Amino acid sequence: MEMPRHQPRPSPKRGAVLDAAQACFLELGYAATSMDLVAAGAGVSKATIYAHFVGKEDLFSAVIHRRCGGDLWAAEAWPLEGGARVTLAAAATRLMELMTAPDTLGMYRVVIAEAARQPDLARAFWEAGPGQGKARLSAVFEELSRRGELNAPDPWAAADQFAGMLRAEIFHRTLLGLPNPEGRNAEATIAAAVETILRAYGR
Amino acid sequence: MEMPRHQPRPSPKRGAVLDAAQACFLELGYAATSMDLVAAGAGVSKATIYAHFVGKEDLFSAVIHRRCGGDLWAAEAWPLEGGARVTLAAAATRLMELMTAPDTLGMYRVVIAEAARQPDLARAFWEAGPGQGKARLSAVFEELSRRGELNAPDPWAAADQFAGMLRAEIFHRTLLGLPNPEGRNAEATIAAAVETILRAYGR
DNA sequence: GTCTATAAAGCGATAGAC
DNA sequence: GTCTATCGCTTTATAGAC
Repeated sequence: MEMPRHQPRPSPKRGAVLDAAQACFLELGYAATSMDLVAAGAGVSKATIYAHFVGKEDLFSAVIHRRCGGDLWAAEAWPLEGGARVTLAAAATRLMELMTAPDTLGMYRVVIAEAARQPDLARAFWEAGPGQGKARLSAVFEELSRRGELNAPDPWAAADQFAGMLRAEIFHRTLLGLPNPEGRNAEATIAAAVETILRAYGR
Repeated sequence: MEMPRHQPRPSPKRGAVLDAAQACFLELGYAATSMDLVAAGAGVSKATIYAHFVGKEDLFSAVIHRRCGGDLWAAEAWPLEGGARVTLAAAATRLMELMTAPDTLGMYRVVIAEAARQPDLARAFWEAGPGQGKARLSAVFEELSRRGELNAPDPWAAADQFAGMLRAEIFHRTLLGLPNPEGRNAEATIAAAVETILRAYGR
């Protein structure tokens, strides 16, 4: 059963508030973002914010849901032609770009921090972001198996491993604001992950 | 060069403050933790906290360093005997337990949230936590290669992939407070990761 | 709906007695 | 070192005019 959702007409001021709030929340985090800052960023008064949103939590929730409402990580077609090596490398590159985009990292940070207090936000984020990515990747493995390029009886598990190898140390260090380990980079991580998958699931 | 580190004598009140602060920070996050709350939790007055710590940031830093200072993730001997399959499975099980312990997850959440504002904490956390785990795991791969059980010319990369596969969807969903995907669990993830490593790097 | 001005509360940090 | 009491500031949220 779906809630009516109180669909608010998109007013220009409301949009400006949401834009400013998103910029603040993703860069500074929830707590460090003040309503004054959002008001200044949007070029409106604080009272205007409260005319559109119940309070700070509601504003935060609206920002996350708007950003996660659609298909955060995918929309465009994923590569499904060519051999396994080429296809996997292309998918990995795309996934890596999405994961390490500043907005995505900001979203990760703020949602992880606030997940305990607003669990529905965590779900919305996962389903719009990483969940979509995983679904696309599973489809890639399924198709490659169907075509006989790979032998992956459990496409979900194979995609999970592939995504996990991409999201390993380099990603976690980036999430923490730390530099890459010496002599390591994303390209090498992608290449190594592709080779490992091919050795484990290749024909 | 090591700093003198201003080693403070462990007074009972000081310990109580650190314990209470850790509980608050890991459960509520940095911003939502107030000095009043810590004082109440420790059964002391706020002034006592300020007698031992410069301020809130210093208290937070002390909590993180104390929790990470020792050998959060390692100390005890890691399995280095037996075949590759057994050794890897044991290491993975140990790693998974450490990663998904409530305290570890709380630490992850709070450090990720505060990393932008206190970069030295992120570094301290990484080096005492995940970094230790990675180092131990690299040593395992190195030893297995040396003994001819595996063929992993780049132990760091292999360990990175192994850890990444363990820290895949299930771990990230746990970090976000979401339940496991249907029909999936940590044991199966471990088993699958071991098999993939053996196929990719086995003799 | 939007503004200016202000209320009400919570916060980190300190003063001063003991 | 530890306490009680309080300062000064920031924050969320609201009143009331337009």
